[in-house]
Amino acid sequence: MPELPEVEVLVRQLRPRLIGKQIQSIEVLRPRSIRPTDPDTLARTLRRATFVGLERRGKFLIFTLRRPGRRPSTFPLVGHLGMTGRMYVTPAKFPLPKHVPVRLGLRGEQFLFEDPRYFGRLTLDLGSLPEFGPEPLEAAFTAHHLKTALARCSQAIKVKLLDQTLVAGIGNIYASEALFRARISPRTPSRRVRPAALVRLRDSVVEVLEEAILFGSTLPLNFSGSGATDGLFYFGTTADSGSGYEERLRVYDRANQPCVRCGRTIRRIVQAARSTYYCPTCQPSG
DNA sequence: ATGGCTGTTATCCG
DNA sequence: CCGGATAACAGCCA
Repeated sequence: MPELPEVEVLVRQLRPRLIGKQIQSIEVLRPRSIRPTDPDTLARTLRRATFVGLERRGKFLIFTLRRPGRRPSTFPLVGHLGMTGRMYVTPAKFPLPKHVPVRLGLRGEQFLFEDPRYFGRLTLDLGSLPEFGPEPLEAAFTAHHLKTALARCSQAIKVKLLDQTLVAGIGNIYASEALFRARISPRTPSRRVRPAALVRLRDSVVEVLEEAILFGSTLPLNFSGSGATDGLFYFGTTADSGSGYEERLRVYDRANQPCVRCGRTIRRIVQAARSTYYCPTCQPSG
């Protein structure tokens, strides 16, 4: 569920369920998922620690824990969901799902990190945090920043949007969506994107992410189960309104369907081994 | 059922 | 350094 909006919604859901809770037990079922921390170190460090904070940085989750009587009293735990990671709190007796790299026992509850593809991570190692560009929903993310950062970059703008050092948190879906709204061809070399288009791009990125967070916030997400609303809200539909998320995505996964703006056919291309969707008419190359 | 697709990103090449 | 390809892994869909 990994782009910025999904992580933001998760963090908001998790915060009230974790803050103040003490970790009683630690089980690492999949050591690779906590690398480079080793299971013994994780267990020693987390036992009897209490969650005191949770923040999002790009697509990363930064948990803060406190251990009284030890120094430093407060320390971070870094999480990333990869492609299929989920995190949730359930009653302690909840049956353990199939792919759970880490289980943290709380009092009467458990915190589960489930991750079928094991691309995600939960680690004590801060070196796992990459260099980050500005947060797209904060003031530092401006058209001017894009202009400066892209001035000498020949890489296609779609590919560059996935670069977390340019701006933190955009993934494959919202990259296509933002470019569609800004009417910029995904193939445009970054340095060739006009200043006016960069202004539209900045605005489109903010809009797309904010709308997604807003939408995700309205969903009764069931993080402890499976199904359309289990936290993967890209394609889920709201039970009541009938306004599904699919309708909110204007180009992503819509190859060969009519463009919602002009009616011509949406195309799928592959850039840097990832699918890109766009409307050749609304997002012309020239 | 086999093969091709998938939300991420580290790492290894040229 | 830059950019492209691949690997890490499992599930789902046609």
